[in-house]
Amino acid sequence: MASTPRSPRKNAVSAARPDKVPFDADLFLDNPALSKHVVEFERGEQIFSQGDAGDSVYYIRKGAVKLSVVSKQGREAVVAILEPGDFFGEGCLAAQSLRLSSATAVTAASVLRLEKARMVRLLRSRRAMSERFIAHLLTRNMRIEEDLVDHLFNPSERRLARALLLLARYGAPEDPVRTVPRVSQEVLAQMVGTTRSRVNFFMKKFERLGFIDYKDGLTIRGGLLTVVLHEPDAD
Amino acid sequence: MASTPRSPRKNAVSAARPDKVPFDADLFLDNPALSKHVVEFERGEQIFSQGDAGDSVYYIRKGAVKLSVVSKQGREAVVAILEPGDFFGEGCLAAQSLRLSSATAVTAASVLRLEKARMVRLLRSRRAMSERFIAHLLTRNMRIEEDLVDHLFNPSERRLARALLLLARYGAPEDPVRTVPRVSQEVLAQMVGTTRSRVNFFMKKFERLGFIDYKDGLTIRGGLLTVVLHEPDAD
DNA sequence: GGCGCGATGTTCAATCGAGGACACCTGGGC
DNA sequence: GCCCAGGTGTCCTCGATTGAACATCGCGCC
Repeated sequence: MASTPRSPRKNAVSAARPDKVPFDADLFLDNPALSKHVVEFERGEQIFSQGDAGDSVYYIRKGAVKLSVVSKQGREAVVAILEPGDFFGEGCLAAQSLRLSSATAVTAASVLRLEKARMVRLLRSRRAMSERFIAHLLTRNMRIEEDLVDHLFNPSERRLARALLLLARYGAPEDPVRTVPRVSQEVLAQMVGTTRSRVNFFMKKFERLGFIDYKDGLTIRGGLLTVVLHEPDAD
Repeated sequence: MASTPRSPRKNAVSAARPDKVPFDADLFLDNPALSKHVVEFERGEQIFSQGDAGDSVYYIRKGAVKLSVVSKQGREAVVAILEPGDFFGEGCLAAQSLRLSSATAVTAASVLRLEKARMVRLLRSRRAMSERFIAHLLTRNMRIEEDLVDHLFNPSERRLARALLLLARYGAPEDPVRTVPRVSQEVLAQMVGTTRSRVNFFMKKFERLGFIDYKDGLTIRGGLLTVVLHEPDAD
């Protein structure tokens, strides 16, 4: 009947963040006094997995963390890539006790792990804390909403372009040209929400057009790539 | 070059909400003292438009409000449908001063309009307020994230089924069968993120299968429709 | 009753994107 | 140097969706 046979695909969403709330380095959370709550992760290490029971909120001090979701069919999607100053795992503050996504360190990372109760206390006692948290949530909301809209309106080529741009801007200034660590096409596909073969196709195209450059690492000419976003169709 | 010719389509996203933070009717915002900030809207009336300069946050007391986005090509997407107890327009609290979506009353609605400054003050002075707001943001986050994942993993048929289910549960109990006001296929298409012809196709199918019923209004047999969600493939 | 109009059924050709399959590189171990 | 594993460059097919067009229908209004 309703069965639309679908086979394993690797799927996914967003990339890095666009503009973010100014990162006040002196937020209470960066205070060394909290060092006993710091947990270190190596590149690739899992911080928590989808389905785990979880009752802690995390705060990134250093490194990058990726949130991903796996469908019952084993398709995987990257829901977000977070950086220092971001929180994650906040879901446990609201109802649900099960993590609905997995968190993985994308680079070596140093995160603060705050038990739900402590987090709640912090939110109550430190005004700066709750304001910061609200700011974080607002930014996140915007970002996710953008991703959603992106998916509704844009074809995969444009989405890939956007993902690359966001990646490039990743925690850094807006240089028109930027070189990033290098991400496998597989992962790009998961972020963009399409298949690797599709990504490969467009990457080559972008390369041919001089929008990107595979010279050790990946060089992104934001200035040019942006064209793809504003061209015929669009967001 | 990159041009993927696309013509106007009506596109969109989510529906009503799944489970929400318990609605404490006595939240300060429901206090009659704030009545001077109440604004009434008729069904279909615009509360604000995408692109407007806006510096107020809204809080719904009665009725339902829809948030939608229009692409440069004129495609439209419904990003969320909100109900009493929800906030919207919070974007202005963070950076941006321009509204990135339009808000429209879906039914006659009574909303509280709080100027940014006042909202900030409230968040600071009333603990219950900030906690409630955080709760709201968390719920919203979850919801949007779900929508996003839904789009990444599910084909339109399943998305439509989900949208209908959410619509049915809309602010109400979990009756296995529920009749809702009636939404045009056009709007459904905008919520699901596909075309009307597709929606029509599946609606008929669902009807044929007895999952829904077009008897004045729209009757949704959640119990049955849920099957579509958990069937072969899935979220 | 007749008209207009928005919402609905229905169809259809054209296209986009998913999924797979392969061969090819390249950097590491060994 | 040899072999393996993971990441890439390509191709090709098939099914899902789109976008348009058209015939109906249901209703309110004149």
